Amino acid sequence: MSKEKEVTIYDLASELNISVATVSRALKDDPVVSKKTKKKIFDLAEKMGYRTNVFARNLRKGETRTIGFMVHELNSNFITSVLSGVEKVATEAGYDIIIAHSSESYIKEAANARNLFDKRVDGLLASLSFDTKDTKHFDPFITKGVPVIFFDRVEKIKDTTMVVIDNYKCGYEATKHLIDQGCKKILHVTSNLNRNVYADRYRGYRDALSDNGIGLDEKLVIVNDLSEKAGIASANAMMKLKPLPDGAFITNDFVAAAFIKTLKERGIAVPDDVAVVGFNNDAIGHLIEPSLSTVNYPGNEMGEIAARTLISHLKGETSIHQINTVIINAGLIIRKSSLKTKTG
Amino acid sequence: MSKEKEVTIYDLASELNISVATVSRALKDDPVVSKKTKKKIFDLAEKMGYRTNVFARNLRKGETRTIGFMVHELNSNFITSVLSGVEKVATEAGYDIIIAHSSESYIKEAANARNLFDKRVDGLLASLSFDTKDTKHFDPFITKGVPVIFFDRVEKIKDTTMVVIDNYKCGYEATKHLIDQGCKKILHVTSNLNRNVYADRYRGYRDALSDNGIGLDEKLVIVNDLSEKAGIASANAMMKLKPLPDGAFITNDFVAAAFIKTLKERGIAVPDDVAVVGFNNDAIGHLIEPSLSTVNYPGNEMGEIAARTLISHLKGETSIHQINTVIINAGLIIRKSSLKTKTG
DNA sequence: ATGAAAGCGCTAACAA
DNA sequence: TTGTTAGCGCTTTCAT
Repeated sequence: MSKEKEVTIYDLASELNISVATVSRALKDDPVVSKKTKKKIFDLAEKMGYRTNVFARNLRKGETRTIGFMVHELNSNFITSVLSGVEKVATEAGYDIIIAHSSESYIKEAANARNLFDKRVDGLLASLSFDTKDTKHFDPFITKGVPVIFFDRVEKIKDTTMVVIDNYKCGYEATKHLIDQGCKKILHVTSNLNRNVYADRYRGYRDALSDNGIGLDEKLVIVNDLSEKAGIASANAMMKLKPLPDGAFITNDFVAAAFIKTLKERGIAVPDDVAVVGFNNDAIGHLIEPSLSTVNYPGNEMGEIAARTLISHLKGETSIHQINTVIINAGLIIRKSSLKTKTG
Repeated sequence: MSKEKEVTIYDLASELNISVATVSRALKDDPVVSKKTKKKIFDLAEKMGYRTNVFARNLRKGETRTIGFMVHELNSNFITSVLSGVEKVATEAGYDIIIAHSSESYIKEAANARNLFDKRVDGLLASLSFDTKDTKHFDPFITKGVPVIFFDRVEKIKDTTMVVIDNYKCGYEATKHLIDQGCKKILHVTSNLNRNVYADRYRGYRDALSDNGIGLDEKLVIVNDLSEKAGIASANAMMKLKPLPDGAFITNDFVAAAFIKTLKERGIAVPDDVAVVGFNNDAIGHLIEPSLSTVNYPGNEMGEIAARTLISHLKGETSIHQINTVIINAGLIIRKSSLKTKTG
């Protein structure tokens, strides 16, 4: 609206009767400029309300100081803690974040990738959506040498780093814990098994069973989305099984909460009839009853580490080409929903 | 890294032996360019992998197609639904979002404002932090004619639009509902009363009481932050009051959940000893026991409307100078935590 | 330690 | 309908 002219380095230069080159150098604290001139320039800049024009700089330098953040949704606790971690690190380092979410759609994810590529982000942090199988849409980044780091839901691509937890181990631990509690028939409620996170947890579940002499029963594996509805449906589906399972490993706390609530409404005792372990360590876990045993998945840390790794690469301090995978600590938190008080 | 030259409109122009002006016009679908030339240009652009250079355009046009999103935190369900709504609308309209969070600090909020101003966002969406009293840091935006829209936690500034719910009415309704349930001594757990949202709800609470012949007792008003700890502390504080309150209006579902849990652990029955109404309609509300009566606060919608209003202003379709305040529908949702089964 | 000047890629006023 | 050209504000090479 208002037509106030922006102050440029030319204004500063002519005001002080020096060249723009000197002003430009002074402004980025180039040691070659004398202390005196620098001071004059800084003072005047302050006084005239000078603000560097980011576009001119970017145009000239060909870097954007922006990183892309691609996720499936923004509505989960986990993802927003990741974002919060990323935002913190990025801001400190002077990077902006452009966010794009795909609503779990491959088409949208590809469109977002294209958009972020066009926006020339300096780097990309991404967690894949459900139905993303091929990763062609990341090729332009790889080809052009724009660093890509996957987190949580990942896919191994050449020249790409992943930040993950050991989902296999966590799945194994959760299942083993239920077995230790005396469970013999353990339900597994999870999501799209094409995605590494769910596939790995499933493998952990399966191996824990077989290592303990329990056969795998495909009917006990329920694949669904991560909604409240899914939790209710899974509980209802379970009620139809004879004999009733005595344990459940559910790969999402929110789903687990709905699951438990439904069971309780239908007269099933948790943990005594069915012991339950969730996944993520959402705040909801200790507010429901019984408090939810779960796997701690530190989103904030994951975000910080992913961002730090990316930015450190961008600054040339370390290279992500040396780093294949970063594994973040995660592990079982035992609360009441899985602790049987009487032995089956 | 890789030194592949980017394709520019000059490349396209010289390849086709036409001028850059024509290419530029064609690319933005200017009707003045003939269909034929347009087609040639689009095809070649596709073939050569042309991507428009956003910085050159921004530098030239002086607009950034970016909007700033300033909030206190990213860790609440409510805020992330707002963000999700904003992101949706903004993406559709071709705008990017830069996010900045202040961790409830005025200092950081001011720094963020400065940063977003320097980044030359085309517009700003903001929700204030706790200890923000003056709003000087928004002056540069106002002066320069950059539109600012406040949502949720707002402050009236000239030339600024607010998107809010009727917090007074909601506070009144929630309290009245408790009174209708027979409550005579109603606790109010809330947060910083300098912020409009809490102040207005508090006024609603107060007026509902006095309209129904109940005196205001300052000891029944607990001001705290919005943490789980706050919920526990409030419950414990309440336990010391003699006689015990028989109702509680808590301005945050998360806090209410922790509050209820603590009461139950200490042998107080909800709703029969103490009826509880929360605020926000977080998903947690129907997963806890008893399910939580609350005030529906539709974050997604608020985000969409705020973003739509801003963008429509930026496009010159409508002006925010005509709009002072947008009030979003919100209202009581009655579940079990507030429904007394026996009459006191 | 400082200056002159080219050019990053695009848009738009003006001309044809 | 198309072309020419002057900048937008900055960084950087080459000179001084």
